[in-house]
Amino acid sequence: MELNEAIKEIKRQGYKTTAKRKAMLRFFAEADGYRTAKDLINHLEPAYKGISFDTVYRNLHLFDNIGLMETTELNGEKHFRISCSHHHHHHFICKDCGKTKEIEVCPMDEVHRALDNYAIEDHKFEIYGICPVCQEA
Amino acid sequence: MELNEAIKEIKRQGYKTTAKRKAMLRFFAEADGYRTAKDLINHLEPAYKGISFDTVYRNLHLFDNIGLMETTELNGEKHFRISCSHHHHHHFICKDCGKTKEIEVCPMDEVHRALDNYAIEDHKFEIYGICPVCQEA
DNA sequence: TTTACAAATCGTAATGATTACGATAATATT
DNA sequence: AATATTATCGTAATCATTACGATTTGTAAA
Repeated sequence: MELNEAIKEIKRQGYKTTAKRKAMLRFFAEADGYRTAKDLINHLEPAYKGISFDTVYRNLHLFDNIGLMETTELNGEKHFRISCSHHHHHHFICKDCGKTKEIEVCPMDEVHRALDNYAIEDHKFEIYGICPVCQEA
Repeated sequence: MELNEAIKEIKRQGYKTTAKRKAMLRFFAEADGYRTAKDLINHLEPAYKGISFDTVYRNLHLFDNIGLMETTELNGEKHFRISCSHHHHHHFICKDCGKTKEIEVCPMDEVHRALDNYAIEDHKFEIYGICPVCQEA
């Protein structure tokens, strides 16, 4: 998702487009991968020293609620990334740099067939490892 | 995995087979699904009142380390279940009761083909929903 | 079956991520 | 510019998990 698209969406939904919110979204737009709340705080700290946990977490949840974010949990910490495309897909996630690569493979058709009487609500398919760039280093 | 098998493995690896450890493994063997540390503590409390967090968490990690447990993270909490069969598989997890059903579907062959230069180390494929039993209730 | 020692457990405090809150500041609309 | 609403601050509370010194207990050898 484009940074400008995300900022417009905030406004469109009646929320205020503050400098901090724009800076947060810019961080994720440039990261192009999963980042933690702490990563975000560290990034914002120089420009907005003393930024409150409340601000950071409240906005992360806001972004998530209005569909600007994808989230996952790695090692007991929530990770966030800006929503990418709108079609269904999954991710390879690099354990070193957190960057992601879209995977088109999704076996849910097959799973639905295998789970006849089960009410399937959601699923998670993630691949972890080291991306080509990090393998170099 | 059978309860007795798990207990034997503890002894085989040189760890002591205490009453608490057996009770813990029995809890998971009977649960046949994912449970939290808190679930375990609540279950043990009547018989072993005042049981220490240290004991619970240390043993959960021990069980995990020697391959008696499978773990996953749901809603920010670690969940544990006794290892089931030895062949590769994934799980449907019921959001109500935590019980699991094995899924034989695994699309990793296809993924390997799609991620040529990526060093794949691990993957997670989980399906969430409501099991047939919980749909009744 | 006692002894001895390593391992396990207890009771509790510390940690780390996240959530919550009353007071203050900033944004958008009129 | 005034006003009402929303956002942010500073900080405390919460929740799961980890850690630690003191004590107890299983195990295997005497």
